[in-house]
Amino acid sequence: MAKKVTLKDVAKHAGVSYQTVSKILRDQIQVTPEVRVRVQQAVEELGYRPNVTARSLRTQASHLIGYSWQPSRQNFFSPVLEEFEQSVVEAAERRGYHILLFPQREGIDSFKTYEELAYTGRVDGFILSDLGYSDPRIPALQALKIPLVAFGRTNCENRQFPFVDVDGRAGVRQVVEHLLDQGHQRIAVLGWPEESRVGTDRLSGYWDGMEAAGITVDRAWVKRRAGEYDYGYEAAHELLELPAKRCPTAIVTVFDLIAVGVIHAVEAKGLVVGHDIAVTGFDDVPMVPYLRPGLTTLRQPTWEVGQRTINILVNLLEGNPTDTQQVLLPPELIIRESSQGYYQPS
Amino acid sequence: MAKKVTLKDVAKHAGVSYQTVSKILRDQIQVTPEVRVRVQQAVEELGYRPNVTARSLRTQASHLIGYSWQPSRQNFFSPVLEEFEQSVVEAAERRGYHILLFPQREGIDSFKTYEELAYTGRVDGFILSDLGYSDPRIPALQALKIPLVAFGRTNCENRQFPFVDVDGRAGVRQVVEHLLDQGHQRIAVLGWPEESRVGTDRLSGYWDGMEAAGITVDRAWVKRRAGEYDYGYEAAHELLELPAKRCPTAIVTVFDLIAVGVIHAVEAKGLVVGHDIAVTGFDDVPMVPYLRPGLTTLRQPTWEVGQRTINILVNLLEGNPTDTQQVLLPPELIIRESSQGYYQPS
DNA sequence: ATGTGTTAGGCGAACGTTCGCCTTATCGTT
DNA sequence: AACGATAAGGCGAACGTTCGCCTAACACAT
Repeated sequence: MAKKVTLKDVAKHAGVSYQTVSKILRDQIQVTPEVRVRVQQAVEELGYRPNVTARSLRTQASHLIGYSWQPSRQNFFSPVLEEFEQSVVEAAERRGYHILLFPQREGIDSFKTYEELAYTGRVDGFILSDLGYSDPRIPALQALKIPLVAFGRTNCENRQFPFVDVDGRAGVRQVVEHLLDQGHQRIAVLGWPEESRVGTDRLSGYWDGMEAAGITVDRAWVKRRAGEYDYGYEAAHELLELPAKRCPTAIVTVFDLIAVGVIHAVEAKGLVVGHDIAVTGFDDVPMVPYLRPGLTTLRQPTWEVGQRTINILVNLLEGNPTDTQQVLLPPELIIRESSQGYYQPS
Repeated sequence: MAKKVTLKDVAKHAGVSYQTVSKILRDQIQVTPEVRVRVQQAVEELGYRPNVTARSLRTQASHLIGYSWQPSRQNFFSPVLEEFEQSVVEAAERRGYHILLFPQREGIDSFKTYEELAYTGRVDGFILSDLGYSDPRIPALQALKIPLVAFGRTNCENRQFPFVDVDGRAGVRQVVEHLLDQGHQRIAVLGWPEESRVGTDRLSGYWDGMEAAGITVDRAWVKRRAGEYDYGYEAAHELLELPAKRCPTAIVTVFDLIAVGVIHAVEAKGLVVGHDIAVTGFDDVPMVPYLRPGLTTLRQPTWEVGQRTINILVNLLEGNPTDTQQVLLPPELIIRESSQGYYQPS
C-alpha cells in the first residue's frame, strides 16, 4: 500500500488545522473562499482520500450491509438469487452503501456463522435470503439489535420483521386460472414437500384456483416431493399412466426445471406439449427463453425485490420514516406455447 | 445496535487493565491461569466481541478483499462468474477474509469507480474479473500499490500482474482434435470479434488445431461477430447454405449459447445434430445438461480458479513466499452426443 | 545483603477520523 | 467608547483497538 495521505498532511500543506480540513471537505463549516481553495488544491495535489475505517470508528457506522444467503451447490444455479444480488448491490451503492458477503453454508458450524454475523461494527445491517422455516438468523440478529430485511417470509409466528417477498400463491393461482380459461379441467400439480416454505406457498395457489373453480381435485394429481429435473421427469410419467378419465391435461409445476423434466417426459411419450398437454413452470430461469416449445411460467420481479429490500433497510438504518416494511409483490405470468395448444376437453 | 461491550468493560469486570485483556484474547502474553479464567468469564458474561473497525484502524488491515466485475445485463446470465464468486468467497472465508462487492458498471462514470477502488483502507486487496484489453483498473490499482489478482489476462503488455486464467486456446484446440478424430475435415468456427480477449484466445485454438492437421481453412468457415443465441442461429444458416463441397460438417463455437442457436438452426433445416453435423460449445453453462441432444463442450475449472486466485492474493497480502503468480488452467473437454454421430466423410 | 533474570501485567501512545466547544478578529450598534 | 453579534477557524477529546516499553514482584544464585 502506498504511503497514506491523511488529514494532517493536507492540513500542513494548506496551512490550517486538520480538523478544519475535515470540516471543509464535509461542508460543515464556513471558511473564506481563499482557504477553501487552498485546501482543495492540497487535497488534489496530495491525492488525499478519507480513510473509511477511521471514519467508521468515529461515526459508529460502517456503511456496509451484510448479505447472507445459502450458496447453491456447485454447478447448480439459482438465477433468481443472482439477479437479486445484483439489484441489491446496485441499489445499495446508489445510497452510499456496500455489500459484504456472508454465505451461510448449511450444516457447517452454524454457530460460527452467528459469531460472524455478530461481528461488532462490521456491518450496519443485514439482508437475508433463503429463509427457512423459523430461520435462526432472525432471532440471532434481533437479539443483537442489528437491523435486517429479508427476501422471503418465514414462520417465526411471533416475530415481526421487515421483508419483501413474491406472492407465489397468487402467481400459481393465476396460472391455474389461465389453464381453466384454456378449457383445462384435469390439472395436476408438482409441488415440493412441506419443509419448503416457498413450495408450500406456491402449492396453495393451486388449491385456491381449483377451489374457486369448483373442481374436485383428484388426489393423484397432487404430488409433493423434493427435486427438480428428475422429479419432473418421473412424476410426469406417473401422471400420464393414470386411466384416461383421470389423466391430467395440464401439469403445473413450482419450478421451471421441474417443468423441463415434465416436457421431456411428455415428449418421450410421443405427446406434444402445448397441444396434447399443457405444462407450466415458475421463475423464468435464464435457460427458458431458449427452450422449445416456449414455457409458460411466472417471472419474479427480482430486480424490484432487491430495490425495495435495500430501501427499507437503508431507511431503517438512517432513521427515516419508512412506509410499509412488509412487501408482497406479484409475479408476472408469461404465457408461451407450452400452455396454448387448442385443447378440447373430452 | 446494542450497547457495545468493549475491552474496557471486560477489563473492569475482570479487574485487569484493558490492554491485558486484549493481549490475553490474542495469546500475546502469559498470565496466571487464574487471571485468564477471570477474563474469559468476563468475556462470556458480557458477550464481548472485538470491534473489527477499531482493530482495522490500528493494524492497518481490514481483512476485506474487493471484488470487481462487470455485472451482466438484467436477466442475462453468467454462470461462470457466479461459481467463481462462490469459490472466492469460500476460499477467502477460510483464510479469514471477507468479500466486498464493487460492480463495475460499464460506461457509468468509470472515474467514480476508481475513486471507489481507491477508497483508502477499505480493502486490503482486489480481485478483478472481466478484464478488458488493457484494463484501466490495473494501472489504477497498481499506482495505489493495492495488491490485485485477476481472473483472466489482458494485453497490458508492459505490465506484470498476477492472474489465474483458463486456457481457452488449448481447450478449443482439443475440441478441434476431437472432431478431427471423428473424421471431420470441414470444420467451421463461430468466434467473437477482436475486441473480445477471450474470444480471440479461444479462436486461436481453432487455428492451432487446423494448422497442425494440415487442413486449409476455407475463409467462409470462420465467423467473428458479437452475439449469442441469435448469432449462432443466423450464422449456422449461412454456413449450411454453402455449396456441398464447402459446407462444414462440424461447427465449433466459443460459447454454449451460440451452440444452442446453431443446434436450433440445424434442426430447423431438418438435419440431425450429432449425426449430420457436429456442434460444440464452451463453458458448460447450467442449462446444458438439460439439452437434448447433449452438447459437447468445455468446462472451465471455475472453482479451482477461485481458490487459486484467493490463495495468491492472500499470500501476497500476508507476505508469504508465493510460488507462481500467473496460472493457466486447462478446461475439461466434455463429450456428449452433439459431436458423436458416426459421420462419414464424403 | 546485593545483584541478576524472569515473569505478570500496567501504561502511554497511536491508528485517522469527527464532534463540540472555544478563541480571536471583525463589524455594526447604541 | 463600550458592547454584543457574527464569522472563521483552532483545539482537545473520543471512537476501540494494538503495540512496545516499563515496572513491580519474586526467585535464585552469589
